[in-house]
Amino acid sequence: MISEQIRVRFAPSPTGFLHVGGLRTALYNYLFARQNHGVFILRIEDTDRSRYVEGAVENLINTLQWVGLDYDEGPIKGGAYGPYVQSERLEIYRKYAKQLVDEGKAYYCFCTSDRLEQMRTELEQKGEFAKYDRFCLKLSPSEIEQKLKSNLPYVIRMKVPDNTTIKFYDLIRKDVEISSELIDDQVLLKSDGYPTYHLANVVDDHLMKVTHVIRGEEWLPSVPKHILLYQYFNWEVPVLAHLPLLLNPDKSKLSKRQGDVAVEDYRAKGYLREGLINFIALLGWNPGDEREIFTLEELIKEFSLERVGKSGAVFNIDKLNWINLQHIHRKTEKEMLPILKEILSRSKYKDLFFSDDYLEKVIHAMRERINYFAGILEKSPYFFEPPKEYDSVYIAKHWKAETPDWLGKLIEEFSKLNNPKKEDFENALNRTAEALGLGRGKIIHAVRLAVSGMGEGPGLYDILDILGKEEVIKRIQQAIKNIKL
RNA sequence: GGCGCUAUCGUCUAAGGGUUUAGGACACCGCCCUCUCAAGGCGGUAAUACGGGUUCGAAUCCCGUUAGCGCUACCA
Repeated sequence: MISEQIRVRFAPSPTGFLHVGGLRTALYNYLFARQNHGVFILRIEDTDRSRYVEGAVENLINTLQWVGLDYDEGPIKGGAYGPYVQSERLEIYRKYAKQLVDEGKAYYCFCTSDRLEQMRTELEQKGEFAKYDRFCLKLSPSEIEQKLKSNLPYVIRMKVPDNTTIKFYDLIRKDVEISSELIDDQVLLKSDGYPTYHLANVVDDHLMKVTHVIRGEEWLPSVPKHILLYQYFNWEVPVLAHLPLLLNPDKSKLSKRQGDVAVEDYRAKGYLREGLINFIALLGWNPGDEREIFTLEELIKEFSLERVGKSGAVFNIDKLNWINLQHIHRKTEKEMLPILKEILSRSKYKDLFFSDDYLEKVIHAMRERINYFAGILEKSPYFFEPPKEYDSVYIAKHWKAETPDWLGKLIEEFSKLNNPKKEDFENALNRTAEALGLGRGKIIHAVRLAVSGMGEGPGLYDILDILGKEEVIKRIQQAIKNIKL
């Protein structure tokens, strides 16, 4: 087709939160659409009523918005080919399922789940492929009519031809072929009137004029069913691209238990959307040269399905942390301020007040020492509350019997300061050390311990500057009182 | 079990038969910087799963084995 507009879709089922694997699928679809000036569709696949989760759709849209993947057509926003929620398209699926029945390409099945289960166990015991035995295909037209009339629950199954090999081309997998003998007479319309994925996705992709189907590898084995359906309807098959899976560190399919899998989790920890997107993009794709840090705009320019790999990729949190830090490097304190505030508002410090100016200084001091913003609370709680305890290893190393006396002298010097800045603290400390005939280090470490309770963190004078004279003196006095050798 | 997909450093990956003593990044280790911890700079360890072919030549092509994963639902 000449200059056909590219249309792709991200079609999640609303069963909870957006999974990082889902984000990757959404991202690749988005990049491909934007790069080709195409359309990015969001379609909600909620055809399993038993798995419906309240608020999941809103959450999904919200999360997509947060990472910056805006869709062109979809729920709320609408579009020319809606509705974009499958539960609102039931009549459409019913119509097409009926059409296949009328044309002899599908048939009613009245088998109970008990019978199906029994049939399967028997076949499995014999070591055979547990395929539907086509019991209901043998029903006569009058039998079918009678059963329908008596309101027996039924499903519609597709009739899969025998002895055919289904071949197809996948942009990523290349040529794949599967024998039809291994394909079950798949249920298309369930007894509750909802379609299964297979019917719904084929009908919708065609009706929504989707040109490229980019989705996870778990769908690869069911492609033949879809190809058959396209043939039955006499529709053109979209271009297929099946993405490799995302894996846990132990190479099993990425799941809860082995870390966070919801995009929400990363947002809550204070990862930058730029960092997450950049990292996710590199799981299965690379630009072909040695660049690694990309913005969304750069990804749109560089991305190509041809450079997507075939093998599964482990979600490696260390690499995410590093990439996120690279994006932190590129931001100003002011830009990052809202993220820290958001995290504080959900922390145990939520009722305390900190000025923007104060928080920006904290960000400045900590930005090289964190990988995500919750790290500021984890690594430097002393910016939000006085130390409750003091690191014992650091005490052993840097707190001498004479330390309280030295710090007493230091407090005297600090007290004389008027609205001190970083350099003033530094000069005062130097004077004290000199007067006591000590190396500065002896005092510096003790003061760090006194004000922060820890043995690591930003430069001491930065900490003092941020905390301010009054607080510093108070904390040193507290430490002298509390630290016992 | 059957079918399918996949297989380069621990991890993400480059190398599309000869330019490869297999390159980069994260992680790890060492050194430098330094008031601590980071960041940064410099350096190092580390891989073509195995076995057969094809070819003058294979990480690259073919076959087999093995392993991992996926699918095998009135779930998506």
